Amino acid sequence: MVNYSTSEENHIKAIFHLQTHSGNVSTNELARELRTKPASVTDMMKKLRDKKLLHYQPYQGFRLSTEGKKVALGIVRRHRLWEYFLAEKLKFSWEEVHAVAEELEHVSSRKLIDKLDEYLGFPRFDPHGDPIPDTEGRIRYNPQICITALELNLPAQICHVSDQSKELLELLEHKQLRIGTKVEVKKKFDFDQSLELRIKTATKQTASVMISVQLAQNIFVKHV
Amino acid sequence: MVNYSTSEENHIKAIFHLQTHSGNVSTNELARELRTKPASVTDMMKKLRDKKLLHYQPYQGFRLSTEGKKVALGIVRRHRLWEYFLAEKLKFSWEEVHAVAEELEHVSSRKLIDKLDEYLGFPRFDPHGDPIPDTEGRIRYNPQICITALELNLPAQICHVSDQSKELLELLEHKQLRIGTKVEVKKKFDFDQSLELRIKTATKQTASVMISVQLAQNIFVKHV
DNA sequence: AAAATTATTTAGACAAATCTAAAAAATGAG
DNA sequence: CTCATTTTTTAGATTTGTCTAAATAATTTT
Repeated sequence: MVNYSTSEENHIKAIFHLQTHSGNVSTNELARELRTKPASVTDMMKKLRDKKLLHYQPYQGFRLSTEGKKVALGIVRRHRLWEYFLAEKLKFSWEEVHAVAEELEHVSSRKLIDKLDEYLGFPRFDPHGDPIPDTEGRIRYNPQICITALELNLPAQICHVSDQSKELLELLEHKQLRIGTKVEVKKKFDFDQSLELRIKTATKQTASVMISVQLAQNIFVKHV
Repeated sequence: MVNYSTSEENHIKAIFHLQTHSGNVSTNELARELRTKPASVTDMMKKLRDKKLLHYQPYQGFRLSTEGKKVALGIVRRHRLWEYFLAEKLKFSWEEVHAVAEELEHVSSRKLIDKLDEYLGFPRFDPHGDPIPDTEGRIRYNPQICITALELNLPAQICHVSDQSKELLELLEHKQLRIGTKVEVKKKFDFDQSLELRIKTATKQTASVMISVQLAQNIFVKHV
């Protein structure tokens, strides 16, 4: 197992994130993401290409190799486990977590991370709802679950409604619940199994919403 | 609050540790400690002198300034808190703890360390028994305590016996308990308040020793 | 399709941290 | 006290990661 410098790791991680959206990643795109200059990116790309971490032909953009992806997943795993630790154990707020994890993720002891994982109880999602890769770099993707089965306070996103009738959609619309809406269950009322949700609207405002069990049974979410 | 590079921090820390023993620290001494070359040390000393972290006249060795000591204590605090975390929470063994803490100590977020400190319950000693400086860099030195009051499994060292009679010394000698002997209390028996100790002899072997409450009340220790 | 614009790469420079080899200063042995 | 030895510093080179400015390639506009 080879070790990479902080700068190399940051480049690999950035390509990993950008490449999920578009296909190949361009020089300018990467330079913008890393707040560096295109010339510096080209230099680094040559080095990472020589180390067989990515595919790169001049003027063609970059794409991680299989090995490069493996390295990237290791970095992502470290980052997200630290985020979980910071939020869950040290009581950092969601916003603060990222910057500190950026530093901690470069500490390279494999044993440290595996023991941290164990200590945290093998969490599957970080505080932002992003999945945490396992020891082998596998991401255990979120299965769709009914919102009635969603754990309290776990960030999720509406991804499916099973009934597409006019009546249901009218109700959803009224409550500002749409595919893609970010949602957490804040409370479950045993009396009528209604749910209190906290949603984040497209305009980034949060709001409280009550939904009946009849509605809830038709809403499916996945962890964000 | 300024940030220092990993290399600068390692130099400051090494001087801090060496200077407690001898007075001024010499170039060769420091180079040996850091597994680097004397020429490299000289270069770094000039830089740290310019940053007012230490006093350095060519050929005269180095000594940390007040500011330098403050920085060193910050690094030591981080190192020892991480050691405590690794041993206590992640169940690393004593030997493994140091190397990983060497990496973690350079993560610079002040808030991270203070929250970690709080999470750990403001421990005063790391797993090796070394004191952990507080937020202000103060080291709270070990008061002498009677071995009957020593927490289980906390490494300590015999520093005083209150009764100096021939009878007591004979017994201590027989049990290989001397001033300076490293000792931990492994078990306290409620029935007769006798203690089971684990001691490390001068020849670095460990042994189990049982002592009565009468004897224990005369043995004073401090955290190592 | 040529010109203009944009993106990318190359060339050369720089700072940080290290090294080797050589010079200079301090120390210590006779 | 002088000469040999040891310690420390200086001088100059190297590596890594970055930059600016200029050159080149690709893309878009007219």
